[in-house]
Amino acid sequence: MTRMSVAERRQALIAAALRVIAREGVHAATTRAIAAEAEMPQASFHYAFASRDELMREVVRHVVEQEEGSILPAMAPASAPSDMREALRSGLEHYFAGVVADPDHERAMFELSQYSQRTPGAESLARLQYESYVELAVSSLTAAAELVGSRWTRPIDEIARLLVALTDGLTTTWLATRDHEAALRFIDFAADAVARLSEPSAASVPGGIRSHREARSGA
Amino acid sequence: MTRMSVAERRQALIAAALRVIAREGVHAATTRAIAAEAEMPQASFHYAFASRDELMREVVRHVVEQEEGSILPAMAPASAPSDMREALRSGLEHYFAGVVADPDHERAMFELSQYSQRTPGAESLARLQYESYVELAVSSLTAAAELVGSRWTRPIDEIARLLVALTDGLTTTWLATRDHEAALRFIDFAADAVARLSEPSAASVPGGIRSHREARSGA
DNA sequence: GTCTATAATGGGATAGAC
DNA sequence: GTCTATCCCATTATAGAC
Repeated sequence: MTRMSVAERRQALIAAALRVIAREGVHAATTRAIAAEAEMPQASFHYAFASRDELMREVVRHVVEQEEGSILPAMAPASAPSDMREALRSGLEHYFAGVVADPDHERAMFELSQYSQRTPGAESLARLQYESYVELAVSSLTAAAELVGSRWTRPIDEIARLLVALTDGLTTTWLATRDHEAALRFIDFAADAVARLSEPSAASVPGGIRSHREARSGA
Repeated sequence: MTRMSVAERRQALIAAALRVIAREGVHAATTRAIAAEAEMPQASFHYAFASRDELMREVVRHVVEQEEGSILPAMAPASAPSDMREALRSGLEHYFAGVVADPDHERAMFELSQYSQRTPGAESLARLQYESYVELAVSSLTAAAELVGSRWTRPIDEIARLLVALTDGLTTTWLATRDHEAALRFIDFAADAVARLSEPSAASVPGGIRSHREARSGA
């Protein structure tokens, strides 16, 4: 363990903390447990971080950067989807497969968000976490529109926020119930609903196909 | 404090625990803090409950029963809604107003759900909590259908689970971001999407959406 | 600089006086 | 039966040896 820079130690501890949180929850992520996970003496913890709170803040910042870094080919499946509904369904199924493959990771994300919300001065981190989800959703939605030759009938940012709330509901519900059937039905439902906010981008736009929003505001 | 039955003490401690959890979170709900909130000596805690874990289980059971007991006139606003989309929007807005009025309570519900999921042997409580939400959604959806004279085109239980996931996503997202605009847009979106799973129940009209026959068959 | 050893705090649970 | 006083453990953080 000798000769390890402070920066390296910090990274190692952050990674270890994330593993402990995923495995046993935020409340079990004590400085002892984290240091043990990183195979360091407990005292090394305070050599790298001033306090447990400082580490936790860095863990949240780390997952945000991680999310931003993941390009997420969620909306671009190998087999080119025929229409937007299919593209969204495929993307959501891809996302959901990731949740099922590593439920602990998703739970950790929620716990960290809650931790931020509860910690005075860290509320902005919870917002930041969501903004990174929104950015990711914007990318995916943009890619999907290009892929199937559609355009969105509402500001992309607004639709992205809807999508984030939808995946959030999908995830929390499945984590609590583990009901796969219900999750797949929700994906179908969500894909269909979001797809209605798009329309063919090519020249011809039939007058009869107006989005519900335009129909409403025009009424 | 003298002459208080064990049952009464338990109820008082459960109520106090719920207040502490809402105000400061599950991690702050220590036996000391709870007893202080209930204005009892700390030792009285163990006179009523064998352990902190036993209390927590009872707290979860209590909120489930509480949810089940609330009749929730969410889907029956004073002014009769014209159609299902309006009825759902109104109901969701009513629900959301409740969240905004007491965010701490909603956060407490999520934290308790997570606590159950993390506690070995208590996973079933998390499921129970969700089942009570589903039951509530079934009631609301049934009432709404009767109110506007529609019927659901999918099993009511399935639609209820969709609705629960939608409100879940709405709530978690708003709690993290406090973005009211986005929440209202989501409500609009969700109401529209769910309303599509219903159809007029009186007159079956092939293909079309509106019928000349306004008259509901005398029921 | 790195670790062992320990101080200081706060927690759950209980013994024993009344 | 009820509460005071206390035990014992786990935790964060640090002091001091090497």
